[in-house]
Amino acid sequence: MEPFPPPTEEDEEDWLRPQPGGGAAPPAPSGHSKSVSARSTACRVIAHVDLDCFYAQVEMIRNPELRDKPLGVQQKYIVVTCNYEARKLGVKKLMSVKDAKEKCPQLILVNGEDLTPYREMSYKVTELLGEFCPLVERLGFDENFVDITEIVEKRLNQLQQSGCSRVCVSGHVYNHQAINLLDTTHVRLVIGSQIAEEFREAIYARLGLTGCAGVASNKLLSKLVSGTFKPNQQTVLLPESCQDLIRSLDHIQKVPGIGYKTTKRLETLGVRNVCDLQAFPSAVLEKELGVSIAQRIQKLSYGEDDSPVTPSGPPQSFSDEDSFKKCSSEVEVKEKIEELLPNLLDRIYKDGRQPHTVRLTIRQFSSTEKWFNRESRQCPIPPHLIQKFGKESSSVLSPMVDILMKLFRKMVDVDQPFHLTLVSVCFSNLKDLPSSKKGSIGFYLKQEVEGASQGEGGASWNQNCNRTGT
DNA sequence: TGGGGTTAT
DNA sequence: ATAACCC
Repeated sequence: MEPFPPPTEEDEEDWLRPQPGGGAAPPAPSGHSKSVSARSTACRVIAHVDLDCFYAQVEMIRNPELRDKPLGVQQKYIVVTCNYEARKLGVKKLMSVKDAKEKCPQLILVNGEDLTPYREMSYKVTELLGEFCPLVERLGFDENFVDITEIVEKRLNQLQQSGCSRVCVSGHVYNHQAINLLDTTHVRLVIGSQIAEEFREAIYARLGLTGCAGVASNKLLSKLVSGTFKPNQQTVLLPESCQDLIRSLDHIQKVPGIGYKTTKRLETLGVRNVCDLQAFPSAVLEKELGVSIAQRIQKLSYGEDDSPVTPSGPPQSFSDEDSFKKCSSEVEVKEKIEELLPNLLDRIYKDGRQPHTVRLTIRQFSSTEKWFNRESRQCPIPPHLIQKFGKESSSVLSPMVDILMKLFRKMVDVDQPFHLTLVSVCFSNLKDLPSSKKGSIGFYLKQEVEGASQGEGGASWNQNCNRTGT
């Protein structure tokens, strides 16, 4: 895509030659070999993959007739996302249905309150990335971070050994910055851009989804740069343009990790943009926000982020919620819970693990406080009930409803009037089935199966614990 | 402002 | 259990 500057005579010379020790050896004590010394300071290479208007894409795959029409996905009275046809006509994310229809009367709306199709497709994407590399971290349903440092190193060594002297960037380079082939950090990031292109090609070929990618030396920067060319494109950030990227953010809340609350507190201090935060005295910031947050966000303002890509693995919790205008009797609450539970129990059954904690969350109506007023109560699940999660059927259903109603009564005095606008049920503290008891035949069989699947490497967590039918 | 998720305190 | 963050 991007024209790549032809290497100069000097470029041909240096970096590709197999270095003494093949590049894998420990750095020589007084080594002045470029490749060897560069190896000890090798940067991380992180890819951020961000699917385009994910829910709308999934709906277009489910119903291809919607492909070329303006499409919005609706939850309650909100258009939560829409395809690019709709965006051309002025529809924005999180617009009210009323405004969206006014802007665009031809807008087609599909209901997206049931997240099942999106959740399933989302995990397919994460699994696919897991085939390339074990370090994949999910962020919501439509974003993944992948630490591709190891893949890059492997390819760099291969290139060096084959004596290949050219390498081409895939996609855009942020700021159109020129690439320096003598700079091994540049070379690593360029190889990263090729890997990101392969990710996007695989996601499109195998799942039919398009998306953006950003490649940089940490998670923060990869995420910021992935959004710079928007639908279905990718961008790599070279270190020299880091300050331009982070300072291009007009407001501090655009920095991932600086949310609503922190922004409000920073504004009180007169901090409005990234430059303000960079220049703000650390001691004052630490007293205002605490050392931990202050140091973290000030580093973020410089584009520094040493947080690792933490493999997400299987989910830590399963929840289902419903919001509504009004729910004001115990009977109604019970009905809402009975609506939510079967779906949840089914998801947990398919997962195969057993939850040990259950939580009920509610939102009580209040005209003054915006929408923040959620409360919750949780409790351990009684052991005799936990056992029943392994089996099918809904023998869990009615005892679980009873538990949840008890939690409800802990929060709300049911003898007084109440007005709920949301009910949510969450199962967490998931544990693997204790199917291997010492001394039982099952123990030895299980060991063999686990030992075999270990060797295969990669995304094994979902492959084997997916009991969809049987 | 939906219907989800995570981690830190 | 809540509060913050993310989408």
